[in-house]
This record gives sequence, C-alpha cells and structure tokens, in this order.
Amino acid sequence: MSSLQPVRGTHDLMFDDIRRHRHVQSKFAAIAGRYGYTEIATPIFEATEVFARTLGDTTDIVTKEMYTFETKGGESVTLRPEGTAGVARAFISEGLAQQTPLKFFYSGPMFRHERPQKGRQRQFHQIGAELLGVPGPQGDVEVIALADQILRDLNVAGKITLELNSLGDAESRLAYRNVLIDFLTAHCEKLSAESRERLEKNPLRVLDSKDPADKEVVTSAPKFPDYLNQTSRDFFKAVQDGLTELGIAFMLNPALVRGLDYYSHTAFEFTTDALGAQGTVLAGGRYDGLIAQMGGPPTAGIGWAAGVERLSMLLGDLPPLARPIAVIPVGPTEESVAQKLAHRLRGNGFNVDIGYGGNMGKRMKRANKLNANVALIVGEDEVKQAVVTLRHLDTGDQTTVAMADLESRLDLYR
RNA sequence: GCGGGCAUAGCUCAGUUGGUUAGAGCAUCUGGUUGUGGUCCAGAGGGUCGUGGGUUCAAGUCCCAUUGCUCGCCCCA
Repeated sequence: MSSLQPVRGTHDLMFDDIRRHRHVQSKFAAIAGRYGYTEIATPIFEATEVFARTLGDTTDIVTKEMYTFETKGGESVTLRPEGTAGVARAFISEGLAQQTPLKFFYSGPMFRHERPQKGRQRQFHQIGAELLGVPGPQGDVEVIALADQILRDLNVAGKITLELNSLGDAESRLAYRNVLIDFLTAHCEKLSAESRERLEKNPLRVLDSKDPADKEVVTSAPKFPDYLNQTSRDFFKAVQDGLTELGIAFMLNPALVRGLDYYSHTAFEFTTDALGAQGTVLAGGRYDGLIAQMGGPPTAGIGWAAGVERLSMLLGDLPPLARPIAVIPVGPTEESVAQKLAHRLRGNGFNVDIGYGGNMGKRMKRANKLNANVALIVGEDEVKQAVVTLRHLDTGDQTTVAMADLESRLDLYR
C-alpha cells in the first residue's frame, strides 16, 4: 500500500470504470442529439458569485461545500458544484437571448466538499440538459422525456421511478411557505433538532426528512398542491397530461423538494433503492427566475442533471471490447516486418496489437489475454515467401495467406 | 460537521485463549514446450501486518492516538 493516495473523495478512473462513464456519456450525447440538443462545455470554475448568488444562501452547497479559492489576481473563483449556473452565466455572457429556444447538453466533473460515501464523491461527474426560453409545459414534458429516454437506453429504467411535484410559481410558493412555517412552528417540539434548524433555513426541506418523528408530523402538514394558485395548477396539470400522453409513468410526491433555491413549478426526481443512501439518480426542474436573478433578460429555463457514477453503478454488463488482431513476429529478425504489417493494417482500419519482446509463446499468451481473434504469425519462412500464417485463436485452425491478400481475408474482423 | 465498521502480498481474504520462520486463492514470473496461446503440471518472487506510541518475557492479535477507506446521518446528482 503506497502512501501516495488520490485526494480524499477523488478517484482514478480506468479500465471498466471509465468505460462505464464513456458509455453513459456517449449514449447521452447520441440521444440528446436526437432531441435537438447541442453540446456546451462551460469552464470548470467560475467567479464565486455565479454560484453564491444563485444556488441559495442557506444551502449547504454554498455555505460549506464549495471549493473556493483566490486567484493570483485576487478574484474569488469556485470549482463548479453543479452545471446549471454555468450554463445560465454563459447564456448571459454570450448574449444568447436572441436565439431562444436553446437546447444544451453537457457532461463533466463537478466538485463538492462533502463526506464521501457510496455514490457520493468530492469530484463526481454529471450529465445534464438545459432548455432555455420555453415557458410552456411542453418544455417540461420534453426535458423529462429526454431523461426517461436516456435511462431506458442505458437499460436502468427498470430500477428507477419518476417522482413529480410542483413547487408552483413565486406567489404560490410564498403562500405555501408561510402556511407551512406556521404549521411546523406549532408542532416544533415534535420535530427533530435537524428539522428545527431546517425550519429556520429552508422549511420546505422538512417535508423530505427521513426522521420518523418528522415524517409523522409531515403527514398531517398542509399539502403543497392545495396551495397552488390556478396558474400553477393548470401548468402542473398540463405537464402531467403531456407525460401521460407519451406513456411516461410517474408518481406524484407532494413532499418532493429541490435542494437548490432557483427552482419553481415542475420538480422531478428519478430515484432508485439500489444505491443505498443516495437514491437520486437524476433530478431537475424548472428555473424560470434564475437568469433574470443573475442579471440577464427574463428567460424561462428547465433542465436536469444526473450523476454519472450513480448511473454507472446501475449499469449491467458493458458491451465487450473490440477484439484485436495480433501480429506476432517469431523472432527479433522479423520484428520490423511485423511492425510494418501492423502499421499497414491499422492504417486500413483494423484493431491491431503487436507484442513487445519475448519469445513467440509469450506473445501468443499476450494475444490470448487481449482476446485477439486471430494471430498473424510472421517468421523467417513467411517473410521469404511474402506470406503470413493466419491462426484463428478460437479454433486453433491456421492457414497461410499472401501478405497482399490480408485485408480482404481479414475483412470480417475490421 | 456527527456516528458505526474496517485496515495482513498487486487483488480477495484466512490467521485460534497473545507464543517460534505470517498463510491461501487469484494475478505475476520461470520451467515442462529453441515456431504456437487458452487447459494441465512443477517451481519462484512478492509483506516495515496503515502509521506512531503503550502493556507484556513475547503483539498481526490487547490498549491509546492518528491517518485512510467504508457505511449511515446530514446534504445532494
């Protein structure tokens, strides 16, 4: 065990782990493309205020989980803890208001200084989608449909359920918030210490507490849907109808609350019970006020993000790696011929491995370990006659093939 | 930030009430096979037992501290 370890909460990604990540990202890019989303890559760090102003002053992310540091020029910058604020900032910086509606997708690392545990790291990866400038419920439906599609294409949808709620517009939310605070204050002595603190900072969060005593109180608490005004109610109904028409199943969860402050109206979460404490695989909602709040032109927005590590853990077996063709020089004298042959085949689109050093047996072993389907053996006799010995490693059959005919003989392995 | 569990070979793990030289499987390497892999057989290398201190004639084993990992709380994707 070496004393040099990766920094707490960070991991080296290699072999199957990174293949899982790539698999998630490439499926996502393909599907997002079908929905008309184009990729955006915003910087991995932003001016601190981009996050501090938008995520909510009382959220844990802002108050204690951000990687914030000062640059040599004296600016305060922060490693991004999530993706939406950066996209919103880009929307403003690049003057994109003229081009709405805009559909962006992204993927990349995010940073939060949390205590690591299963499905939770300090550097983690998200894929996400943002739809900007579409105020109507069809936007919500499309964005959720995209999420549903990616989960189905990754073959994880069976382990996941969609939960849906409406946080209403600003007016509804304020009205409900006041009623809820009154109710919870009246039942304060029954609440857990944590929830009493939540009552001060973020009262809606009490609704999704895991504490049994809190849950008991919450069952008799006023329900969010009862306090939605007509506009919010109609909007939410339209979203539900739209999803039903597309055959996307969902469960209403009046206790579903978003962690970040910029959300309104639709809130949704795709959750699983297969990941221990970290049940949320993909989550998002509508954030109509965000861009205006950041100083841009009032622009509707809705989007979501999903944890790539969490998705990777749910993934079944990966598609098998491509099987290479192994070029095997019998001895040192044939190495340059073999090298040239490998180069030629690679140039013509084949996946070719060539063993480094060792006798023929060693190189065959290596070919076998790489799961090569054929070995091309290049020895003294072969070089003299301008042929190679083509051995099928699954069957052990081998034949002699003229060098010049190799591409056509190997075509099915390309 | 709070609580529980764990730390022995590259990996997964044994290691008895404290007792002589710390083991196994897998992996690696060598040989059986000087132009033929997978299977098989024979053999080899590889450990400051996370770190520091303490108790003891004696510590991988007991105690304290510390670091790391891990699971949960919190938070969240």
